[in-house]
Amino acid sequence: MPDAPLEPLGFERHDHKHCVSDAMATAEARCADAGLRFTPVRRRVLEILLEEHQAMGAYDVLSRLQAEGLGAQPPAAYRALDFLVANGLAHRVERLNAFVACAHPGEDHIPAFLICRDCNRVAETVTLPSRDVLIEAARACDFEIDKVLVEAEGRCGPCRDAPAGSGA
Amino acid sequence: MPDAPLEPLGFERHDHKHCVSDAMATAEARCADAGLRFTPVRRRVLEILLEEHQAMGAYDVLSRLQAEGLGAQPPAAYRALDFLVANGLAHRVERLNAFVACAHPGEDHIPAFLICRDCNRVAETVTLPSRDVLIEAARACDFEIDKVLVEAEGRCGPCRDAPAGSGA
DNA sequence: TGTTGAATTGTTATAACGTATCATTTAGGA
DNA sequence: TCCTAAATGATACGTTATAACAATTCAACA
Ligand SMILES: [Zn+2]
Ligand SMILES: [Zn+2]
Ligand SMILES: [Zn+2]
Ligand SMILES: [Zn+2]
Repeated sequence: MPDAPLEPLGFERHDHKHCVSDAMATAEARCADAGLRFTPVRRRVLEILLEEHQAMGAYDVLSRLQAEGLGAQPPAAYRALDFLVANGLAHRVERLNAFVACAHPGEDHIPAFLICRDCNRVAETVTLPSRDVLIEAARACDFEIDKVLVEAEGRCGPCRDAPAGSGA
Repeated sequence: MPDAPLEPLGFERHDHKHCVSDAMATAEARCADAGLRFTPVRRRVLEILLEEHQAMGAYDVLSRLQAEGLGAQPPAAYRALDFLVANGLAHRVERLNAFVACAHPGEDHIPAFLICRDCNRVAETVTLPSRDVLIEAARACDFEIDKVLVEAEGRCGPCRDAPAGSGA
């Protein structure tokens, strides 16, 4: 978790075609390195997320897959998305029940999102922000923060001690 | 958003009956001050959240309401929960699609949650944490963090400039 | 090269979460 | 008392997500 430089994306214009192909190449390489199977559906789902360059619901992704004959039912989309999230190629944006391609694949980071409440566009910043860092990231991309949400997931003491499930 | 002292709750034993009645009294006072209508359903939903002292799904809350004849359909629960969230008496935990009574009502704060991935219990910390503060909060209640999520909601430049909706 | 076990995908069905809409009731001010 | 806005009741529906099991594909290995 390095204190990396800020690179908010998602509210800026950029060389999009280049950004898609670069990210796909990186993903390809990462999967090869890690011995992961970057199958056609998974590849295509990441590409869709990159092309849209915004958070997409699983059913939005599914429609695209269906249109291309790559899978017809919800599990196809969820499985591919889960693979991408599990392997650091995409993130789930809880606030929107949606998914977005990771803007910093390969960098070990904690995602932080700036989510526009009107257009639902999402910018990803690169590090767990202190208040100042988050505010600075928002300023840098002309984003006005209304509300911040921090959610840490893990295990409490009782659950680490006990066989899983006995705490609930 | 003051840098308030840490008070993680939710993984600790405490005088629960007292904590419920205190919180209800605080809520009562806050609603009176603000001219809000703290109706029976709203009151009871907050009480349920406080009694459970953990995050509850809207349908869990609804079952309780139904058992008590206080509302039979989903909107009854969602309306009460939305009221509590809007007025700082509860929070929505996006990660769980669930709701939890605020541990610090009246203090203007940004909620940060420690969510156990096994038992789904939730501890609320009191301030937007820098990395160190969050880690310290977790240590203080014997919570092992796997994953942190930061979500900032607001408006991007284009959406502030344009009539709402034109950005989506 | 044929076997085999694990991972992936196909398919059906259903669970869980959330909201739009409109009718009805309630509370509080003119 | 009458009027209005807020809150609630009720129906129906939309969206998001997963369980379960069958079929297929893939890579490792005998
Ligand atoms: Zn990322
Ligand atoms: Zn709170
Ligand atoms: Zn636990
Ligand atoms: Zn916007």
